[in-house]
Amino acid sequence: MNEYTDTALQITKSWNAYQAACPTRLMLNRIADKWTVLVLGLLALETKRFSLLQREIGGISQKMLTQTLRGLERDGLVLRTVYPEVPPRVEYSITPLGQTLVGLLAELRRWSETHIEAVLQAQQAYDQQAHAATDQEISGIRRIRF
Amino acid sequence: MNEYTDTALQITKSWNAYQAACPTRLMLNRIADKWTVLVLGLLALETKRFSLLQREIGGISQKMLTQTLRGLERDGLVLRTVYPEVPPRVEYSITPLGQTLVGLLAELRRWSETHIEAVLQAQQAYDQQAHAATDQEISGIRRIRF
DNA sequence: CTGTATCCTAATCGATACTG
DNA sequence: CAGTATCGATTAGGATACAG
Repeated sequence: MNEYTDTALQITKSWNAYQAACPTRLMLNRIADKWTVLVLGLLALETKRFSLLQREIGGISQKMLTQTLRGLERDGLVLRTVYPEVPPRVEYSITPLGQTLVGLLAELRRWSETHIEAVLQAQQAYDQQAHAATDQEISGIRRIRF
Repeated sequence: MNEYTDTALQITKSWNAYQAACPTRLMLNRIADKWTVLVLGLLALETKRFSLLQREIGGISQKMLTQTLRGLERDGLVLRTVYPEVPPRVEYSITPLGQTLVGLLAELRRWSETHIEAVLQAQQAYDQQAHAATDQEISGIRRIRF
């Protein structure tokens, strides 16, 4: 058991992200995508078109935005609507499934904003110790730099 | 304003992940790391040593585990403790800062497990439409496959 | 405007070998 | 045991050109 077979309607939710082949890994990777949080965060507020999304997300290339949106669409988190006009207009909106995720993603952004200072400080401390010290400072002898 | 200067003690929290240079992007990327969720999820339960972590996380290579742990340590989310024994024993534990994140990460895993079926289904539907159809189905004319 | 296609570079990652 | 170092393969990603 605990396999990921195609057995339809199997009740036993045997998902376990700690196993290499578990498909929930794919979802974690999608959520974990560099741009997903930002794209979904914007679409959670309102339907937007391609060019506006690109303008509002600093540093994203056209290629990456396209790629991210395609992925989100394929995963059922975003709906793509093409209006047959010239010039073409394409609008992206969030789906109900996508909506179930936005709260979580907002919390991630909030966590980052709240704790970034602590993290940056930790990084500085880490980098300063240089970590060439080979671990005898555990015994109470603190290494002195230079 | 809204710059990321070094001005110490500046109160105005001007973080905005939608700007390319915002350091909170780094945090999002760390959280978004393929392995972070899994590693921190285990360490949230109890202190563990290297080899055990690797055994419990299916598919992670030694290199990636090392790399992930170093990053987490540098960010102040994980504490690395070396016991000067032979053979060496190294234990990894979660820090208070790391603790503030585990609830969120657990929710991510839970979301993935809860919605993976809907996502897989959406993917199937998406793949089946093949998306060679160039958008005239918007007008009500549904394309028929083959 | 909203893409796709191509080229090219840089980063990622696994596998393997080796060290204290 | 817990790594580091190195190599090669794959992938991610930016830049550019171009199409509908």
